[in-house]
Amino acid sequence: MAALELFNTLSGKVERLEPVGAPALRMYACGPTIYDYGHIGNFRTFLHVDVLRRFLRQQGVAVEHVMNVTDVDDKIIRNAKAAGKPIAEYTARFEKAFFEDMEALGIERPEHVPRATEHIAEMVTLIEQLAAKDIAYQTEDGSWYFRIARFAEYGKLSKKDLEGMEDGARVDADEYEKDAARDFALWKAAKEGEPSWQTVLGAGRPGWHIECSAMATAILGESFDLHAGGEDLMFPHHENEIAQSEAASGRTFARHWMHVRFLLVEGKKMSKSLGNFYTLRDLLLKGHRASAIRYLLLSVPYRHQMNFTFEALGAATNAIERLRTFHQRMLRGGFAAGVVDATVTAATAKSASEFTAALANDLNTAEAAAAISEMVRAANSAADAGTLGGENAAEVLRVLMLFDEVFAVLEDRDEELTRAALKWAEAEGRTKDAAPELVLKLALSDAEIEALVEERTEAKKARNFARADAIRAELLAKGVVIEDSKDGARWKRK
RNA sequence: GCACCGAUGGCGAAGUGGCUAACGCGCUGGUCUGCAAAAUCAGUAUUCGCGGGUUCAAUUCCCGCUCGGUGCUCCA
Repeated sequence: MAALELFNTLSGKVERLEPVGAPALRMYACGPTIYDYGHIGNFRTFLHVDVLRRFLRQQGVAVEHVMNVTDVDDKIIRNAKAAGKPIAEYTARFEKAFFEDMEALGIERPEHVPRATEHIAEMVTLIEQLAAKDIAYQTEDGSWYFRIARFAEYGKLSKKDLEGMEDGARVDADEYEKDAARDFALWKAAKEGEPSWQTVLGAGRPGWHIECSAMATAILGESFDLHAGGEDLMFPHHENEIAQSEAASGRTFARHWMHVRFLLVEGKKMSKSLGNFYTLRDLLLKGHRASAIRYLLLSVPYRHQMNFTFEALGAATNAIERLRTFHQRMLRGGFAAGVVDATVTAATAKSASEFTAALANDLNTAEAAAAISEMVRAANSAADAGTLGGENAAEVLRVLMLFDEVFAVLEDRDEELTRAALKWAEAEGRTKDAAPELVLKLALSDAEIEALVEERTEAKKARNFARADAIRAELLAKGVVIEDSKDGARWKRK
């Protein structure tokens, strides 16, 4: 079993990650704020956390994974108001969409997905504990703040030295008399037109950071193995989580911290004003495949900034197509029993060990994907030459499964997912956002395609190549590719 | 402004103080095919942003510069 070596933001070093004090590895990853559809930058983070949990499981480590859903915050309140919808109705819609998108991208559902609004009591208890130590204090308007001066280790995650940091002009000016500008809100006093809870702290709603501390502690305990999130959350969010949790419990909150670096699109940070902002649904409607998006977002290791381009997305689509074709070929069988190609045996073993070693080495997904290539080439070559044995194929399939347990791109659900996206667009009145060629591609049913393929086979038998080629061209125009083989014609959607 | 990260072929991208700088996609040519597709073989960076330094040896370490990105404020 390979041990996973993972970079730890807290220590600044690559360290072995393993469960401590429990059979399962306990991990917490910051989840979505459900105020809009998820964009590909969001999903890059969730995808890499998914790879982490899949790889751990492959290595025989059970995982208990918590991902919060933030269903109350400023943006939600603002957007719901703008949409003229009650908060609960507004968030329910985007929460549903979020989990649909996760599913489309093959991201496993964590063991726990707590909503913030269902854990207000735990947050209140935590704030009370801090108040009892005089670390939390209330201001005149009724809000509660965390006194940073009382937590000496503040800044240890993001390596910030507060002494050297000026209280900048950018600190929110409309906050009430906080003791220090950097003190952050634990509990926001109720305001007209905002949701609030009546508690011993007074009427109000939780600050952003407290929910993660409270829910992580409630489900995983005061001290657990790993906390993950996007790099932008390192400060202040994660720093504040540590402060709140450790000040209250006196124990180490998360031992290991993992941060996924940012995604750029066409070399620039995604932003609506640059016109390079994409949700998963935008891309599906443009005709891109969910599997290719998954594969591309995983093709650059989590610790590197990744540049998303449409050219690379096309390359990912082709790369997956090759793997799927290969997978089908191995599955189809027909290889001789008792024959063994030694080159394939060696290549398969090498690919398997390099695959695992690459992931064990700080989740190097780029190297892991590359490791499979040698095996694919060797097995295809041997199959062409007729030297591939049945045992070879079985071994190759085993390694391919090793790959797919983590990458999860071999099963073809793309057409189904694209159809679902189109249906959604229709319901939302966004059909105009769908690429016209996409609609064309999905126009033919499988039965219609098969009838045409059959007709072409007949034409070929009759040596009517003109007719056969006309059918092939017609199908190609509608996104269907034909492959002739000695066991007949096969087709697939392009 | 302060801090941090990156710069590798047509594109994406891995990597290392010294073997022919992975892998994928693309492109060119061969094999296969009625023709294609698929597959395969060969070719496709004498070179790793620029300048300097350390070293027997640097793409890999150090310094400076340029460019891109990120954090310092809501953000995956």
